[in-house]
Amino acid sequence: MSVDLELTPKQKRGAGEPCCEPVVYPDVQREQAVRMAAVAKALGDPIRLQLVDVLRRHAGKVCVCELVPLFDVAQPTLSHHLGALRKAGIVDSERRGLWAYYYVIPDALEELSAWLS
Amino acid sequence: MSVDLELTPKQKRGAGEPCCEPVVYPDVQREQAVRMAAVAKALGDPIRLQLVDVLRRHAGKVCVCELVPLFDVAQPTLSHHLGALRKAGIVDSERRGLWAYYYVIPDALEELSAWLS
DNA sequence: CTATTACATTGACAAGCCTCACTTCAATAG
DNA sequence: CTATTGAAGTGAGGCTTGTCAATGTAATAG
Repeated sequence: MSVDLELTPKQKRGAGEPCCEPVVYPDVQREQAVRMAAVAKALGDPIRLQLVDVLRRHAGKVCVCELVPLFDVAQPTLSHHLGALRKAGIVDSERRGLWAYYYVIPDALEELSAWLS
Repeated sequence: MSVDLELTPKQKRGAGEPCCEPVVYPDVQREQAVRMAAVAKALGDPIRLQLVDVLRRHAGKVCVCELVPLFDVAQPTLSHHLGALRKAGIVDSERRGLWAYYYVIPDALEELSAWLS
């Protein structure tokens, strides 16, 4: 579990002095981090992550009532999770008559995916 | 914001019958989803995401005291976030004397990254 | 030893989240 | 029309988070 590190030695400072020279890596991506964190947060639940997984392969082919039996939660809870994914801009839905068809918005995961690579 | 969907038409069922034939995509990856969701959850905060970003490029070169001024939170809060990342298995730390050096655990993000691609 | 720095931990509080029971709305079957 | 079903919304519970102030621990400088 250990990793070979090139440690940069530090020295203790006198009274009142700051700890060390900050390795300033400024908020080159403050807003980017906020966007990606919001997506990651939405994926931070097993049910929502599996929902996205199913929807990526079945866009437009599944209605919510087909998703319910896949999980051990009640329908309102699933609806809540789908709402969270929609709010995060990861999925959207289209209503046809009685049924609502969910699909993953293309490119919604791209920024996070690129950063992780 | 719309997507061309191939909708599979549904029909309403009679009383007592289930809504539709479930497109069974069973928990081929129940535990996998739990693992990936835990990682995503840990990244679901802008500060933690930026921490990982900095640590990926500065493994072993930054102590905590250098990280604190990069964010608008107090030191205990940052310590808390680092603890959350460590608990999620994304980072680990090595202590040398007075300083703690954090680094991203290799492959910690790989499963999630692969799934997102 | 004493003072100071670096970091972790604890406790407390507000805010947010997950879940369900209940309600509301739309649409179809009969 | 009425009854029934799929789906979304609302509200309340209980748990988890994010944050800070205060405290604790370890190590170093003098």
